[in-house]
Amino acid sequence: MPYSSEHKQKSRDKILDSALKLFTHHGYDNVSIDQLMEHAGLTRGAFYAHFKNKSDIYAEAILAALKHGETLLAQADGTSNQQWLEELFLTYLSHEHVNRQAPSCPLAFLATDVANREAPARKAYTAVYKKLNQLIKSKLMKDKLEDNTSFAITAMMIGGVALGRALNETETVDQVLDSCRQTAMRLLVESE
Amino acid sequence: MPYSSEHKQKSRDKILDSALKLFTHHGYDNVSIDQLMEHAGLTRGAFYAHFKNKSDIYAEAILAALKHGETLLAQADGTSNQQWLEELFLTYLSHEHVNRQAPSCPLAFLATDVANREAPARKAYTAVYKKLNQLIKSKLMKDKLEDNTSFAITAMMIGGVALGRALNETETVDQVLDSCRQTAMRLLVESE
DNA sequence: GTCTATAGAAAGATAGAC
DNA sequence: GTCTATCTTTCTATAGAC
Repeated sequence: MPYSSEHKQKSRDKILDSALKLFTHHGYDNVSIDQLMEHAGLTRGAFYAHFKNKSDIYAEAILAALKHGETLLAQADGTSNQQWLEELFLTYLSHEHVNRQAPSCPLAFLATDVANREAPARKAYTAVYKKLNQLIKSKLMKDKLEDNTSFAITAMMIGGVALGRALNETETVDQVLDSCRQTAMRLLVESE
Repeated sequence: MPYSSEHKQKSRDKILDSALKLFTHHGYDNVSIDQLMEHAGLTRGAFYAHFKNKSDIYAEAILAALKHGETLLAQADGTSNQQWLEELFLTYLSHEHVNRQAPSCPLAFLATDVANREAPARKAYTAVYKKLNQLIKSKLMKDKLEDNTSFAITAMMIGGVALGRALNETETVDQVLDSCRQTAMRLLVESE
């Protein structure tokens, strides 16, 4: 038994990490299994010992983004809800995020990519989205639980970052990100 | 001269119409030139008499969406700015739009698709975006010209529809569309 | 200008050695 | 489990007839 089961798990995790990063940055069709495995430090043939096919790992990779939600929450230690949300808006709706100098959110980077794929990928995307939305909703208010503003806020965050990547003019990207940040904060205050 | 120049123009327009529709609905990589030409009622070989390559027609097709902006404006005849905007929000952030029962907006359907493509496509996308944004901004206010809310509103519209297509749960899609519509209207009132 | 036929490249998936 | 070699399909783009 030359390969331990922990070794297999470690390989699988490496491949998944590479998949999340590459798929998020380039989209499903622009990443080949060759590239994926090379990025993970392995070769093409080994892929199929871990995943059924390309479609399969795409959904798995998106699902792997769920763990970043935990990280987000963990950073909320000493801060108030309001502070945490403002910090999130600043980080998410930033040039660093758009220009991939920070960990990228598949919700914003893959919004229309996922729409053209099968159920498993969309199911995974939905799970990640609900996690983000619920996270924001929980910080948004304590009493007005019937309010649905969190959906509009997440749509604006995702739309703003997606636009930031699609647009070709730095000045317009600035305006979009600024406006989304300001409006998100405004909605925060006004929904209190 | 068996083929008139009007005939060529007509063919080109047919191909462009097909391209806008198919690319918008399926994305760049999921549409082949074969499918494109078949949809336009022609065959593969004729394509290159009209366009340099696939990348070329993608940018052209997006640019062709500019003319729909004119149509939008034309429908603004008897209505007030406020009415026109509310009508736009209802139409844009609707299930019919998300489910492709109405003409689809490439801004929402191709947001992340375009981000992975070259400059010409992103330039075309930027032009269409600025058109929509400017249209909304012109209806939004008469005096507060320094206000930038229109960027956040368009980001929310595009993000909301993109999410509507990506998500796999009808109930969540409902919530996203509802919330975006309500919030857009709220921003309308509050920015007066 | 439009057609059919085809060249050439890319990529998903499998087979078999180690 | 991971590797290299290869089968197979798909698709962009070109060539040449009409």
